[in-house]
Formats: sequence, structure tokens, C-alpha cells
Amino acid sequence: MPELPEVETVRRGLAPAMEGRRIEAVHLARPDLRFPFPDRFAQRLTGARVTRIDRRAKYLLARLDTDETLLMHLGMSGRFSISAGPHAAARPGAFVYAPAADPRHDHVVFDIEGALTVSYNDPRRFGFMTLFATAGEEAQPFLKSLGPEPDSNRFSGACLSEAFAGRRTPVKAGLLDQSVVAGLGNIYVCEALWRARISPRRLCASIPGARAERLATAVRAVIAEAISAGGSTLRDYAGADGAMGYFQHSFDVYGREGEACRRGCGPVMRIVQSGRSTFHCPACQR
DNA sequence: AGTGTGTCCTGTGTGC
DNA sequence: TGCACACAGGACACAC
Repeated sequence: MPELPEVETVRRGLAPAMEGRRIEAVHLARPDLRFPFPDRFAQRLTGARVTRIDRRAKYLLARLDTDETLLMHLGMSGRFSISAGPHAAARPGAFVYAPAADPRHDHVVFDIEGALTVSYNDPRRFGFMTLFATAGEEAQPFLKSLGPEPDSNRFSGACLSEAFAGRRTPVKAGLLDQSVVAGLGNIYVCEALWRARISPRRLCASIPGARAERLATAVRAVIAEAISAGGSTLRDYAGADGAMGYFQHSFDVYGREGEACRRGCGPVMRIVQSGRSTFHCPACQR
């Protein structure tokens, strides 16, 4: 689902509704999403105050005054919506923001201090939530092997070179590897490779030096621009405020199979790499 | 160790 | 119109 820019957009939408406020109640419509909810999940959240909402890669991290952190992943189709008042679903006129389309998939509902309701809707249920002790974050299984954030000082051409050294896998797969750089998904990998004029089939090991610099620059730029645009809205992604992102109108290759490359080359091609679509221009990406 | 495939789940779009 | 099938933004557990 949502990649880093979409998750960041959701974070910015949730923050004003949740930061500084107490969670008054948590309603679970089922025992699991992708994984079972952890032991006593609702009880551990009830009464906790959210001190801050952070993001790491594609994970949302709600910091609680109980010294635990609520980790949330949107999977492919997860989205949040915010509405006014507990039980707002029974009061259709009361929505502050548009609710998710199909209430059957509202799996988690948070009643938030100040008469707000935050609902998590996820038709495919690839998303998940868990709790961990904030002090033990370095050992958290989902977080411990993540690579640098694209906008951090730790991310650079040099660090890409190092991560790619000796790897015989295509650079498409290399950039999707969250331990190389955190937060990229299928869309932004395609876009970054096009900007850097690098073929998605090129092996990681063949991207040292200047090429790696170019790629790191492209990754940083595409992510920054997408965040500025509020992310991309394709099928079921929307910001927490229900607004559509509009970066999808800026795609250079993603979803443009058969259309002209924006550099004036031939048509954009779609290929399949490790089971997923890759869009690229075979003329200018080498 | 590193890499490719199958898998979880539902909804939507396409082609027959 | 109805149906079958491919495909979808992720990431894990496996087999090799």
C-alpha cells in the first residue's frame, strides 16, 4: 500500500487528532488483522495518552505515556479516518472527515479524548498493529533491520554503493529491500530509477560511484516531492483527512505502459520482476 | 547468506 | 449481464 510519502501524509493527518490526547476506548471488530492483536491490546491502550506520532519507514509509531509504543502498518489497503464523536458511525451527519468507504472493514476504532473517533479500515487486512516497550525499540523485530530514511543524513550514494556491493540481484529488488533504504515501494522505486536513468534490470553490484550518487539523489527528490503533494491516491489510499494526494499526476513511468516516455523516447514498458510490475523506459534507462 | 517464489485477503477492472 | 481471471501501493516464511 501506501509507501513512505502516503504514510507520512497519514501521520500528519492523525497527529492533530491524537497527539496530547487520551485514548478513552478501543473497539476491535475482530481478533486479528494480518497478525493477531497482541495480548490485552485494547486494555493496554485504554487510558493511555498519545504523546507523539512518529513514522519510521512505512510504520506509524504512536508514543504513549505508558512507556509503550503503538506500531501500526497500513499494509496494502489500510486507511484511517477521523470523525467527530464516539459512535459517530451512528450519526452520519457528524463526520469531520469522510469515513472509509465500506464500514464492514472498520476493524479498529479508537475513541479519542475530545469526542473524536479514529477508525482504521483495511479491506485486505495486510495491515497490522502491535505494542512494544518504547525503551526496547532497537530490538523491535519490525524496526531493527530497517535502513536509513531517504531524507536522513545517513542516506547517500556512498551508503547505496556499500549496500549494493557484490549483490547479484536487480536494482529494482535492491531498492525495495527495506534494509537498504527504508520506505520505498513499487511506485517510487520505478519513479526513482527513471529519474536516475538506470535500468531496473541492472544488477545492484554494477551501481557504484557516480551512478549510486545519481540514484540516491533521485530517491530523495521523488520522495520529497511526493510528500509535498500529499502522497499518491490510486485505488484505496487517502490521507487521514480523507483528502486525495495528487502526486499520481506526476508519475513519469508508473502505470504508463505504452505511453510515451516523458524524455521523448519510445513507449514506457511494463515488465515483471519477482512477481511485481516494473515500469521503465528501455531507451533512456541503462 | 542471498535470492526468488508463494502466501495472506478483498476489491476492481478487463476480456470473453 | 455474468463470469473468470489478472492484478493491486507490502512483507513475511519458505525453498533453493
